[in-house]
Amino acid sequence: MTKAMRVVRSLETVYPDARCELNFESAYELLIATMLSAQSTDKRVNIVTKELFKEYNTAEKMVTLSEQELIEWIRTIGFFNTKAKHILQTSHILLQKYDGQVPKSREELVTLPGVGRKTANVVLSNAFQIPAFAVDTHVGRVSRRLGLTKSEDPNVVEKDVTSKLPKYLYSKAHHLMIFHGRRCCKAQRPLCDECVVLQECSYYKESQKSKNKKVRRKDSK
DNA sequence: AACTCGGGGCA
DNA sequence: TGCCCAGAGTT
Repeated sequence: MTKAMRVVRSLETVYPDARCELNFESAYELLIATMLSAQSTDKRVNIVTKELFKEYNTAEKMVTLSEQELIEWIRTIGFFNTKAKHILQTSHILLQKYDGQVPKSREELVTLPGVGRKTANVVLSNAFQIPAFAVDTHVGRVSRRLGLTKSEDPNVVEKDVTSKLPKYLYSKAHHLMIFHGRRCCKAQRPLCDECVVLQECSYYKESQKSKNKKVRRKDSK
């Protein structure tokens, strides 16, 4: 049993319902919702997509919207200008190259405008049940504090953590670390008193060691 | 590696 | 007011 597996087992007891919090009913809906969620919150994305997907829940329907019309739909979400453009471009490509379907490989997904490493992995694991470990700011920070990686590069973090996990735990580990990062292992003022993986945490050990010195700010930005 | 895009929520 | 939010693209 690796350290990463022990972490998953412990976090599971605290966040038994950890899961993707975006509302979706198809791979296309999840793809669009995930694109919208970048640097935003799932709660706000769900408010927008609840209405948007009633009319525009496929690539074919989405491209009937003009860029300005789509911007009006998503105006309450940050980066709406770029996101509207990317959503329409991606929808056109889906129609031209993939018969309107969402491709099921990371290589194909990341070629779509507005789809990066993280979005691709979220779609693969949550829409297609393909093992994938998506690294966002929370997952990266939690992984580094626990000592599962030392890298700031999300690609390296992904490699380091997945090398210590069986594939069937990739998605679960991803969701558990996000929940933990948001509710306990926060960027500022982490709630170490309430943490169930404190024994595994190199960040905590360091902060104890240098209690009278300046606490490391590397992961507190 | 370091920018830029960006409105809304919250202290 | 200032800081943060389940990132991606460009230089």
